[in-house]
Amino acid sequence: MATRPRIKDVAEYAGVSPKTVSNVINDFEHVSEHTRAAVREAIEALGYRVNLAGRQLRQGRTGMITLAVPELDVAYFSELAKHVMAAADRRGRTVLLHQTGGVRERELSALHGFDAQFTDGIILSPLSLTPRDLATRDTRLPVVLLGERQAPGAVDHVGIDNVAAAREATEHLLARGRRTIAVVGGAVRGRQGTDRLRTKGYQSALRAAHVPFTPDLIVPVEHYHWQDGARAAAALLERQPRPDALLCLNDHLALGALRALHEAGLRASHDLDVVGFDDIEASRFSVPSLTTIAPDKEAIADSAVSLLIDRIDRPDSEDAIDRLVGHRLAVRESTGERP
Amino acid sequence: MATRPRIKDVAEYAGVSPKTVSNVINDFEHVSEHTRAAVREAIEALGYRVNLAGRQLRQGRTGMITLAVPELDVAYFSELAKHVMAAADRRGRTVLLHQTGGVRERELSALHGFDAQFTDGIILSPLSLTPRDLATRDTRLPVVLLGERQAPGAVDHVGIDNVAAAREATEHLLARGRRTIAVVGGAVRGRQGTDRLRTKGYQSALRAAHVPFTPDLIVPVEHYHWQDGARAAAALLERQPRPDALLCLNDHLALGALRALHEAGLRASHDLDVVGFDDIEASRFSVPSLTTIAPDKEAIADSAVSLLIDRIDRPDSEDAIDRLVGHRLAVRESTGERP
DNA sequence: CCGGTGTATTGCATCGTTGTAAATCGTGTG
DNA sequence: CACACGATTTACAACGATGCAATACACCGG
Repeated sequence: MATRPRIKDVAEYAGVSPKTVSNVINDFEHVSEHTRAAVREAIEALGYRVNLAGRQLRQGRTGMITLAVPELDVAYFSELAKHVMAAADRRGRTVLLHQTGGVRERELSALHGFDAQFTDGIILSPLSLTPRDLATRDTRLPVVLLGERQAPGAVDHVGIDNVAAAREATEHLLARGRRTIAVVGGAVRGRQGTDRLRTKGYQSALRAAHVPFTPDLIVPVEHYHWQDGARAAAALLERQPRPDALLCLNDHLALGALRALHEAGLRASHDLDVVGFDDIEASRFSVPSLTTIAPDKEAIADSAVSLLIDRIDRPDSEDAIDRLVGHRLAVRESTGERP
Repeated sequence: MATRPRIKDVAEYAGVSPKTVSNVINDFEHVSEHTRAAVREAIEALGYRVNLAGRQLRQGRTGMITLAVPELDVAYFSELAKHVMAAADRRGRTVLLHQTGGVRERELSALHGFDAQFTDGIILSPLSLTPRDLATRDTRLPVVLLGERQAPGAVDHVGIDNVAAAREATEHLLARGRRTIAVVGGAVRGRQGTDRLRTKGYQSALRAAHVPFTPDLIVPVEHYHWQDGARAAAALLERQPRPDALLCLNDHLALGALRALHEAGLRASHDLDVVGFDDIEASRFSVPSLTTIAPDKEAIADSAVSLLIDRIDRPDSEDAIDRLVGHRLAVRESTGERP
């Protein structure tokens, strides 16, 4: 058979109507054991598979969900993706992965456009989307947001308490006697992103410890990659007075900073403390290993998937849900833990 | 409007027939400027988007292609994914990403199952698929394989010359005077995978240099992650005589090995050389930075996408194409390059 | 004024599936 | 033995888009 078999072919083979085949496929209860077996056999014999385009057209569902993240080569996102796929699998859904580059236009198209077409709902980790974008979004597509809380009350959301996490990390540095703590990737103004929230937590820890805040120590970066961390750290090491700790807002930045330390002939934890965020696999194996805030990625993935499936199954349910998941500070060699 | 507008709604708004709207959408040439403008305006006003399910049902195309890789948190694959997405974008296609876990069943389902449904073709990086699986595959879906050459002549394929690459890496180590070179992740028997091919290249370099081959130095690993590299390296460092170089079959293994060296109080390039494969971003920033085989990922992605699109556009064209792309040895600190 | 040529537009059928409602079957009851 | 009722099966239409083929229109030369 050159073309793929359709339900009609199965029906003819089994000597029943197409609708009966459909009933078998969809586990409709009133089908006699006998016909059910015959249809199963026909399906097997012809190698039939449902055509999702036809099904979607008819019933508007695909059983697939989209996960859209800025960059998959940022390890946090690829590790998260793995957990999301596992969580979806447990619930019988398939995940389509989508990369936005953090570009607003492509984040929007994930919400409205092509990319969302074959999908019952989307888990989106936005970088550039504004609250307004979300407010005017196409409400027919269920959405769960990850990361910072963009649109309270408007869209389901899952994330960690970024302010508290940054505060804990900073407290850890202060407890080790560090006083000149730079924030790599930080921001004190601009949109209320993860960077702002984490910088806030840092400031609050300083305040509580009566350590004066020096805006100069907040160093923005363009991207959250090794290179940016290495460059920012190299510049910071030139400063007088030299910072005695680097709070890096993700692990890639921190690992890049470790590299810069090495090149400057300095030793982490001895000359300078380094802390990251995300607890990516690399942070456990770098030399030295990296102290970092470890968000509970599995819980994030699990909550996001279950919230999304709830939304899909009950589209007109109550208000948006906000779910905070746990995190902890994983202390390693870069702040003095012995190997 | 509660429901999404259909072509019919646009047609009514613009005062033309649905078919005319379709003609405008698909850039059919015989449409007067006047109606074209009217239709465009109606589309804009109603916020119309084509429904891909409807379109696919009718014309059997979606404009999307699938990229299926074993694990996205192996950096080689996420970096490759990025390039594939860029290449597809340049050609007006959208990429759906899929993760197989390297499990045969899921690699098969990428070829046959749900995941393949919304897709015009698939770029697959297989781990467990057998040549037989490929021979009996559903030939209606265009496929391009990445990695080792699984099914010569049956399916399009893109990859680097793994044997030559491993030979070059080994020659580099031999030239530095290393003689007891272990292969982390290597294999001398079993399926003809990347591991076998690279081990072959290693053996051929030894032979050419008249260095005896010691099967004991070939250490298989379960996965290609840091942890496996660290564990395998730790075990190797206990051996008598201790290896004086580690050829690790991917960068994650190599970075894990660097970690093991550190924990054993040894210095890479001084006590022991370490080489990896893949040139992931981390290899440029690790301490020490990692000598590694750098495959031309952009060329791989580009070739794969263009081969696939050719296949899609001309399904019954000539025999399978095999494309080898370049690679080079990036020499860094782990084999003695000065910072 | 007619037939011819080419452009612009449209009606209709169809892709594969499933919801709705109706038809058919079998069994037990009065 | 007719009838009711539930179980099983089916006919038909519809989801949204577009290929095909037919129609409508404009303009030309003879």
